[in-house]
Amino acid sequence: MKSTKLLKGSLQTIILKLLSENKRMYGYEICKCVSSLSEGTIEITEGALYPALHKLETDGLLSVEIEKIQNRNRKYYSLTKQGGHEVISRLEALEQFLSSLNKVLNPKLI
Amino acid sequence: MKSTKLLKGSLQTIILKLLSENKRMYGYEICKCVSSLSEGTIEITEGALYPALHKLETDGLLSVEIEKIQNRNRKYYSLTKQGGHEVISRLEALEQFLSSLNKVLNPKLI
DNA sequence: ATCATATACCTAAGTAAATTATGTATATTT
DNA sequence: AAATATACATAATTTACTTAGGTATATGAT
Repeated sequence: MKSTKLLKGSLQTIILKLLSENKRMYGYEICKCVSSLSEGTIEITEGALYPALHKLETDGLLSVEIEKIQNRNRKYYSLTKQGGHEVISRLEALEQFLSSLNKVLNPKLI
Repeated sequence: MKSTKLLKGSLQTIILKLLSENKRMYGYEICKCVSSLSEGTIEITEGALYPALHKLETDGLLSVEIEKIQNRNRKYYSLTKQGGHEVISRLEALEQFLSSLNKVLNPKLI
């Protein structure tokens, strides 16, 4: 079962987290990485990914360098200093939310 | 920290799950219940809740009965038969997604 | 008595973040 | 030669929220 339509808003956090571990990545690589890590259950569509990358760059969280590899252009993205701070707070916010969601869906029977 | 902007897509599942446990609830009660279970960290806005309830009713997952309590109208919602099936599959889909998300964000270091 | 808060419902306008459907171009595999 | 993979992109649409407003009754506080 492919997971789409679930938890809109987590894509940016996923991108930031992957970049916090890999120094630099390009878009196509991010798609493949997420697919691989999730064992094929989360497929990021390119129509979602590229606008998200542009948004994060516009917001000052990512910087970009273009490189020509085997005659094809790649755009390598890296976290900016601000992006490095942001990834921490977004991960915290996500964990907090997931914890709260869990309390609502699986309340302790006291 | 209030969790907003992280909730997209899970609201309907939350409503269905609460109704699978409580037989019948009214909108205002659902808001308070989520706030209470999440210890104030998830606040469902009425602007999100009521349209969501109407959608679930239109989709045949909820049925409604109006009752006048202390001179005020309440709309009690219950799961339909279809809603009872749907809540199971939505919870499964959500669990699956959360598991996949966890694999992406916290990969096993093998 | 009056005012604020709580209860209980609602909708409209705007926004964010996806999906779906295309498009371009090169490299590699069959 | 054709199909698939790599690598980027955008436009139109849809979904699901937020924000901001509205109506109305009941209750608690000053």
